[in-house]
Amino acid sequence: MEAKPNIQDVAKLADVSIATVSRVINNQGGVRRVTEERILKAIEELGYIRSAAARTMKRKETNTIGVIVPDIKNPFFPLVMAGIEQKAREKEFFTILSSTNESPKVEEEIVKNFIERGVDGVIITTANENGDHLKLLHEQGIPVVAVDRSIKKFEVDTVLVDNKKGSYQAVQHLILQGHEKIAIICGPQSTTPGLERFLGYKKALEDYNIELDERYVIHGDFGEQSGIESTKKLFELDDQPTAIFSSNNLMTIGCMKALDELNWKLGSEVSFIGFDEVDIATFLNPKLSVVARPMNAIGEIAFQLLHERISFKGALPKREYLLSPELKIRESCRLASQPM
Amino acid sequence: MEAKPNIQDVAKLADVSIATVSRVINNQGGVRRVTEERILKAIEELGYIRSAAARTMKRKETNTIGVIVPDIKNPFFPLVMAGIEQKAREKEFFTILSSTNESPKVEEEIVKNFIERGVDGVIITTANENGDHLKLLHEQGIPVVAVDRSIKKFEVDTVLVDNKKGSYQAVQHLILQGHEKIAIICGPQSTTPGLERFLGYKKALEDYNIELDERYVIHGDFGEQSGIESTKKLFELDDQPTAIFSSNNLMTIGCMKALDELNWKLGSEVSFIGFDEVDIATFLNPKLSVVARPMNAIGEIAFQLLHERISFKGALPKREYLLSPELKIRESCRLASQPM
DNA sequence: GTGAAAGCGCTAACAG
DNA sequence: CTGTTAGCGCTTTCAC
Repeated sequence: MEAKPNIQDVAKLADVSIATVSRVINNQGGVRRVTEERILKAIEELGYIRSAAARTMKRKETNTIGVIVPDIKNPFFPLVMAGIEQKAREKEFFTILSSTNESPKVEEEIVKNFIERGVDGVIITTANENGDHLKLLHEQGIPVVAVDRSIKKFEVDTVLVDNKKGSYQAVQHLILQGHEKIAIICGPQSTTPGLERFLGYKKALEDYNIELDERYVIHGDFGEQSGIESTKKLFELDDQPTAIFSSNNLMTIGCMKALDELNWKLGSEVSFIGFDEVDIATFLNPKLSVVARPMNAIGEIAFQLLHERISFKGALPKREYLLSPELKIRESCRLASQPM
Repeated sequence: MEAKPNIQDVAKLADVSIATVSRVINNQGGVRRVTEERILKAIEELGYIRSAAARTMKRKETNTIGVIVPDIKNPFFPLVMAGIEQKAREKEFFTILSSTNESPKVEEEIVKNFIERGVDGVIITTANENGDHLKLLHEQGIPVVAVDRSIKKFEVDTVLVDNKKGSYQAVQHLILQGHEKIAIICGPQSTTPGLERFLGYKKALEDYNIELDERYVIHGDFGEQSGIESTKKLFELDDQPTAIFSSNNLMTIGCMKALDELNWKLGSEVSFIGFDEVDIATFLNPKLSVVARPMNAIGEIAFQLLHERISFKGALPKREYLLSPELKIRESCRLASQPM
């Protein structure tokens, strides 16, 4: 376990100067074939690997982007992440990922750490859309792309899914099936997705002249547990809804667990649509209808935008991608009039 | 968007030397109260953040660990990752994550990159248990902890789940229900989990004097698609098995999809147990029995082991944790004799 | 308590 | 083609 070899050691062994070694390890050309081979051999022999730290100090760039997500356990994010990584690897960029557990405080630490490490850019689904804690990034001129949740305080490129449209379509579908008592399990109204999905719900009801009934609007927190609790509240209502719209994947799962526990019959007694695809959707009976998002594409586009900013340096206008979600009709929405 | 401030700028503004600034940002004490406050104010004003690169060059440590997983889309890994991150944060360590897509080549790149960046240690579920490509880590004396899959070439701390025991128990349960025609959908036999889960299956059959029937041993690759295909092969057999054991979560999902498509009735026509918990388990009818692993604990222990190595530096013996999986009996295994 | 100065390992100008 | 050299921003002796 000898000391790590450095460029000096390589130069000495290959009997050249460190400048020549540097040329070789950076593929800059202009080195005689034999010399290069001698150096390569020395590198191999020593097991030399260049220090990113030293390199970064000179170059002021790391070829690394940071990705910040609120909850790595939510399957949505690994899928987005996969899209990001794939594109990043193509451009020879490296990705580092951290999860905030929805804590703005942790998020701030992570941001600071990313800056310390000199990331060239960051892709973030923030735990605090206000964005105060991102001031640092902005000050340092580090490009940021917001995914899934926008950032109020600063102008940053954004890739969102049309949440409002998605939930509108879902609720519209329910209405066209004859439902009027349609409940929504909301996400936090302080987040873009939480708010917009509620707005889509509201708009659909308005367009079809159905009065919004506050009892049918339950506030969850995007977690599985709150899906369970929300569903129970709905069940306990004197005037139960005939359909439920859940604002995200985890709450959908919670909702299904509650339905099962309460013996509230999916499809026949209560129709359902959820935002976001879930693994369980096609295994339930009836199969779940959902609003699906193109996770992989979201990640790819996010990296694309970020990469353009990193490369161009110059002023680019703020770009905003709005991807369309897809309503997947399966079996969990029955005609309201249908006999039970 | 001015240039990033450095320690010089801070020193100048606070009218002290850079040495004093350094003392303050590292909380080394020995600085007069007023001086310190002046410096802190300057830091605040400038929005100064110290460069990790420069720091690393001196200190030779990064307080960062690298985590390498084969497939971030497999829900097992985010869960393990969550355990790692949690413990790491407690010790003020930072975590960087990369996914190899099961490619040893990509894995090697990642390893090299991690070394370049000077990670203090790495936690890895390798795509190639042989471990040749980890030679570099070994040479540089960087501590490694293997998770879920061991590494042949070098002695490294390892945290595994007792795969053999888990699958033994699963198959035993099937046998005790009266099944004799028990099929297994294997994972790659080149991986520890793939092999051991097969060995547990084999052992159980032996112990109960059931001859192993090659037709019932199907080779999958741990992916969902191969779960589908394997199940179809089983279905097409003249002498269909009465029970199936699936070696991992994704293949379980594939298997369920195939069962549904083939209209092969789970529970009544064919019993089932899968290795690893899956979201869909409790939503299927009948509910799926599974062998569950403690993902969060795996991550926590892995970090623990790694951290000890990083701190102690001295020689520690190779440690090997073997966690017990838990057989969760639900409803997908019926008595073989039971009328259909 | 504080400052001056010596590098850490590398890249990039400049010289030859 | 190849070598010399000046930093990059920081930590850490060693003085004072």
